[in-house]
Amino acid sequence: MGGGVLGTDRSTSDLGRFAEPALLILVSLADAPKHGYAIMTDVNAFAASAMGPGTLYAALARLERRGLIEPMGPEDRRRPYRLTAAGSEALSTHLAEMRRLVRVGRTRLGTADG
Amino acid sequence: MGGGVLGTDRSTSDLGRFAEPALLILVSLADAPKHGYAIMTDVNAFAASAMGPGTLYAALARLERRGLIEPMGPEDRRRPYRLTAAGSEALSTHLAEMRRLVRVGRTRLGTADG
DNA sequence: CGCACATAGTACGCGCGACGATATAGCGGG
DNA sequence: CCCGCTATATCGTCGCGCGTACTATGTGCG
Repeated sequence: MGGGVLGTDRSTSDLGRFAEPALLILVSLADAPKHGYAIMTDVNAFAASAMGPGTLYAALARLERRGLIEPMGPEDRRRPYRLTAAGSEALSTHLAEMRRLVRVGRTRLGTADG
Repeated sequence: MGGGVLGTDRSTSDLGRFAEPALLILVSLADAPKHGYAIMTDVNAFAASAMGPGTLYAALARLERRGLIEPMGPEDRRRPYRLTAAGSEALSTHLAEMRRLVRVGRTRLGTADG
């Protein structure tokens, strides 16, 4: 989407912008504080879609601006971030909502066993 | 976000674009075919955040263009849509991914019991 | 020694898409 | 008769996702 100069042909079974980088970052930091690059590799490990630096660092800046994450002392070339209390609260709230939504969806699809 | 002319002040504990209208629409249609307005009221019932007409009809058009939903015969003033095979497949794929993500997140947060 | 590659972050621009607002129109109630 | 509800469409704006390119340093290799 968006991305780059080319016309982003996007295959059929794609819901559009679906990556939700902010959420993925919060999940990554829920484990332990990490710097940007580590977040990127971590996310690319547990999420299907890869997240480039443009997406990552922009999202980090927004999350910091909103007080959901905060920078720790710069360490060598790294700039580690940690979740704030507001951040982990926001994450758990959203995870709960997602969980409910997934249940509704699976029930309606008949995917849920039972 | 974006929305409107005003400066979108957005409260602190908000992950940004998080509404994912496309997903909510697919979940709504997973139950049974519905026309736009019915989708809107349905979504506003099972999702926390309300979805206005601008968001709804634009998202419907994109979903149709991508072949995830298809229009049925116009009925009175209503234009009902139903999920296509591709649509329900895409939905179930994304629900599965969300489910996995929620599990990872809850485990990392220590929210999960066990 | 120079080249490729991983690590780490910055800078930038394009355009998709979320969202509020607003227009249109039929219909039932007070 | 106008108001509010149903129902859909369209416009303008701007947030932000994302690819890409670039800087900079450390490491292994032929």
